[in-house]
Amino acid sequence: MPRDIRKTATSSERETLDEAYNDTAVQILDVAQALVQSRGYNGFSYRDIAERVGIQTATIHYYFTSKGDLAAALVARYRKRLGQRRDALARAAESPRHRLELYSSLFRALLIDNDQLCLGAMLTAEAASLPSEVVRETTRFFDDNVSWLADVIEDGRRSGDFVFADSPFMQARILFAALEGAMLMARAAKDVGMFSSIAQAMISQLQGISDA
Amino acid sequence: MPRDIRKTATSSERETLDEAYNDTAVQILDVAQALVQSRGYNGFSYRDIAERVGIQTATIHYYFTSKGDLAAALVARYRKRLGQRRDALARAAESPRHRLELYSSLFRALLIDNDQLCLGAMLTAEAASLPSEVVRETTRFFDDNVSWLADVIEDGRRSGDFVFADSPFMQARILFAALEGAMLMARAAKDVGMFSSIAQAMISQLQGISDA
DNA sequence: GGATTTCTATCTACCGGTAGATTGAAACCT
DNA sequence: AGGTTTCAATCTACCGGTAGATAGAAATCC
Repeated sequence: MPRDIRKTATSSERETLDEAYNDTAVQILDVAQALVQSRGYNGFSYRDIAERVGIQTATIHYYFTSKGDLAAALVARYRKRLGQRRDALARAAESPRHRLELYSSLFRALLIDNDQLCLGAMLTAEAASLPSEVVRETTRFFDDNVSWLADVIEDGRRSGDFVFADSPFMQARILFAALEGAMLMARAAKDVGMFSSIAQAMISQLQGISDA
Repeated sequence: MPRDIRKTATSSERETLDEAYNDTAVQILDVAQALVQSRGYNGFSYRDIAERVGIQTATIHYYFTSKGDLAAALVARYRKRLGQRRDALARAAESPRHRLELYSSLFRALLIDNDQLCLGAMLTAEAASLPSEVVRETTRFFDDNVSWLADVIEDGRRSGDFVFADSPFMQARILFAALEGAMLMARAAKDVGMFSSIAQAMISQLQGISDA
């Protein structure tokens, strides 16, 4: 049983993110996440993970008692990690618009790297066959993102960069919905440009209709 | 083997849609579709279908040789059916805006009735573990919808109802992406209002920024 | 410091259950 | 009677999960 898992030696970003996991556990999480994002929760087995990591399926159970546990750990980590990236990118960008562009490029990178979708979108689609614990964590993930976007958008309005009707929160929901939907469409069309152009147009629209 | 399947006695809408299927086959398709839209392709089994329809799993194989065949038939029917509904609603609505509202209410109905997502979105998410035949049909489904939306939006621009930058096609992609994403978010939030408000805002935005 | 004990991480072997699929016979229809 | 449809029985492959053993590192004892 995984009583009190301690880390051995991980580096840089991982250091702070996966502090509670040792190297094997991290590898399991990495592989599992890639599998969920490309095939969905019900689209892979413990065997798939074991083969890729080079361990036996029983070893996975040592770290994550059930598949639901594994999924829950996955979303928790994803949420945390994306939060850190949002913070980093907020510091790096000089304008609200630039912040939104960098943010959308996080999602674009998923598509480009491995034809993957957002973990949250994937698990929400399969919500009906998932442990409620996973579903709850997924909902929090959406809330996180919309809140952050609403803040950025409100900043943009204050600074005069953005002009729009409705509330910043509503605009945030709209933008996030469009990004998630655009990822689906880009995967269906096998064309990352589909995502990029939609993302760009959405951000442009925030600045008012006059400019293209 | 299902050589030449003929219908026995179906009614109204089904008559034209499922002309190639008899009653059992239609029931299989209906149940399977509901299952895909709530749990995903990999989230249900032949047993699930058989139990609900009241038949044996072997009977499903009689009509659809493989699970992939079943899924392909599902998307083909979905595509056809949604096409008919779009046509019907285009005749019923007096304005482009109204047409878009009725169109979005088709998706809202899915959420309300059974917490279901769009079949196309579901299958696209799981694309990596699906027969290529199914993926192809799903791509066509997206194209159908975007084309139709682009036509409606262009009509709206011509009549002066809509004002926007970019092309009608781009606006159609944006709107469709937002609708698909909004369905995901609404399911995650367990709040159909989340979908409705996003849909409404998207349609309003087409009319220019001045009005809320 | 050396022997003993405990703990960590992993393995092999296996569990009951279920997946999609096949076959061949029975039932049904007309 | 002959085609159509359904079923019961069965298959092979795999699912997630568990049991028990083991090697090696760490902690404890004397």
